[in-house]
Amino acid sequence: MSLLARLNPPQQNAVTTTAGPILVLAGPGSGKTRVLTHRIAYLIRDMGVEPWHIVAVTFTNKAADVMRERTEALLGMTGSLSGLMLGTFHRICARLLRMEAERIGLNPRYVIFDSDDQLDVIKQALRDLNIDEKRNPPRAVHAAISRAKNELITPDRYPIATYGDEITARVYERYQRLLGVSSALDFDDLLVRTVFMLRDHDEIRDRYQRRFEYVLVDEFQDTNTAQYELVRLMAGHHRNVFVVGDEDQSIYRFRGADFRNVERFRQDYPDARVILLEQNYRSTQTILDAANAVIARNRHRTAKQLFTDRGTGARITLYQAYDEHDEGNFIIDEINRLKASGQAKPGECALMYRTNAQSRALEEAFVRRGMPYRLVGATRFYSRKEVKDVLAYLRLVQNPDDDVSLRRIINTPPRRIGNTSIDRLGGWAAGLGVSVYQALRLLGGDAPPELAKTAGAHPFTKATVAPLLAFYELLQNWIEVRNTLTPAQLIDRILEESGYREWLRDGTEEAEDRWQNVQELRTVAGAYDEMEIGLALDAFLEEVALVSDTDDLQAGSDVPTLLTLHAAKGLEYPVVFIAGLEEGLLPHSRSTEDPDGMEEERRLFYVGVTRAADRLYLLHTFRRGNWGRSDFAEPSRFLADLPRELTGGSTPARQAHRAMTTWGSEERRPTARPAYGSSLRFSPGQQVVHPVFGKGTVITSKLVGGDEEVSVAFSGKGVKRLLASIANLKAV
DNA sequence: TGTTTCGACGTTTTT
DNA sequence: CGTCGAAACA
Repeated sequence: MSLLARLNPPQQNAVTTTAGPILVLAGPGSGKTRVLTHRIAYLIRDMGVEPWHIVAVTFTNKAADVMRERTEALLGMTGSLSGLMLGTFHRICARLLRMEAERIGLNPRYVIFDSDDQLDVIKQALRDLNIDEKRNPPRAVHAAISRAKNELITPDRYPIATYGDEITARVYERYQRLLGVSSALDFDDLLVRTVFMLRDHDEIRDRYQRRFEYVLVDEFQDTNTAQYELVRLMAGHHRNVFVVGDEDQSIYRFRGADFRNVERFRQDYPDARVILLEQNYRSTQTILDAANAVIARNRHRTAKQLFTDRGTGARITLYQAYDEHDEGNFIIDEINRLKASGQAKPGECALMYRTNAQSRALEEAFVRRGMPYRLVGATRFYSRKEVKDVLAYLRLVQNPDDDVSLRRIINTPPRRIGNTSIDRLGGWAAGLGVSVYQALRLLGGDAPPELAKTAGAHPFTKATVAPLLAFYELLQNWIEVRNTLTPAQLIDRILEESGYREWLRDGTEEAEDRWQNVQELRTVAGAYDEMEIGLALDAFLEEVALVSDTDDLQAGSDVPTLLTLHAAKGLEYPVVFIAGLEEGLLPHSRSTEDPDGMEEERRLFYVGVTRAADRLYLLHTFRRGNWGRSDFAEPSRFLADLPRELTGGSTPARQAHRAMTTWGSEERRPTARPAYGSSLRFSPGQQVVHPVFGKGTVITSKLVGGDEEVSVAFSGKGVKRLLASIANLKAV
């Protein structure tokens, strides 16, 4: 069988041109995953390249899994890719650093700090430096530091133009020091340290540059400076670097990604072959036309013309819901209707939104209507308190210098170690320039002689020393057995001996929920039972630190998927609903002042639109509840860019706008609302009169539990929800 | 030292 | 609305 049979000419080109730098500009749905998998298979099967000599970078771990699976299928056997380095930038870096740790003076037991841990460290640094948290929000300071890291700027080189920069530079310095004491790396460090490792260590660089004969990078438009540099270094010897990207789908600017890296690639590799993939195999022409119309308004892009031979397809549906609950209900009705008419299964539907906060109301609708769904991201399992606690114990056993984990659990469950003791202990350790664990060792008389010599007397009373030493003993016992137990066994032991289980299960229902989560974590850890015991804990913790939201997206059950537009990148669904197309939400208010930010919002919308294969629904609300309050919502400016013939003849934004401005007056007409097949007495736009509230306009009307619930906007009285059977509503 | 309550505050998107 | 931190209490 030829690998090339199912590829079009440009795709074949991208697969078989193996030598030298190659840039593939791939529009949405143009088969780039197919090109990547076929290329790897081609290299191995037809070119005889050892998998060991190939490195492939994907955007999510999920994408990596898919790629491995499909490539193995092409090669016709599992395990045929052993040695292939395949994963996200972060995971690949974590692995390289683990392997080379000793050579670059890094503790091989290093832990990876997640965002919460990172914020804790920032706060600690601010406290250490006596900097006011109110005036310098930890999140903002962290963002500035992260930006610097993505640009490969070290603390000593941090450019200072303002007083704020001065502060950032000092916190940055302190932050790195604290991470160092804890033998911890944050997400950015994984990239930065790897770049510096390859840059500064000739032997290591040579070794990897020779090894990596072929370098492949997916989603290249979302690389940042550090990642770009990493690619350059990895491919430095053989120069067989193959990158795939689409400037129009660059949506991670906030993370330092810069789609101009695509342009930079062309400059840095003037001999690069450029291959365009413009044929779309996913969407109907209607959807592509909408997508083209939306993205064409961006100025910083190279124009592409996407085409498909899939035919026109269904029109795009626009719906103005009354509020976010109505939005959810409409979507559910529509999913049910598609299912009943055999047009789409629930599992083929996806519901996308800009912010995670939006999922709450939508979920509520699903729960109320008894419709199952799958939620990607949001309140993630690994951010639960109890899960983080257990992980903190494990991390501490793996790397006792991890101060963040130690502080987290030193008094959880309560062990008579209060804040004053912890602060004093921390201060003492900081004064000695060591981790809290090292300070505890000193207290227990176990410290290395050179440390014991320089340290003076400890600052504790007898009453506080005892609980500290008790905790130290506990920890010490686990450290001694860590290489004889599987991660799951270690969890069991910790849960018992720390008293955490007993403390957590206090008999309440909520506590049992939490205990379930702990048990689930234990189950996840169970996957490492078979691994060599010395490596298992490490691997487990790394896995947990680098899981991404889309990774737990297991297909299978036939239920709709709820996810953010960011999480939707790279995925496709026959039916796509995009909710919350409103000013301030999409585009988001945080981006509207900045032209580059606005272009990115538009790309985000573009990504959402192009996920749809057959049907696209665009929704916005009349009023939206934002934390507590409910405000009037203005339709997104992006809606105005959709050609009217794609949306059932009406110009959506103008119509929506008219609806907005004349709401409550007699001119109000509903936006394109598909037939509900209802026997409702009232319909949107209708004028009614109520004995108490007076004259009003119907906004929505729907069946709720057999009764008709009508939302009416009364002039001067606001919007009321009424039950038709109870309220004495009359049509005018 | 631990627990509770109140007020201020904020939210984009993610590895 | 929810989390988080500080103050107020037991």
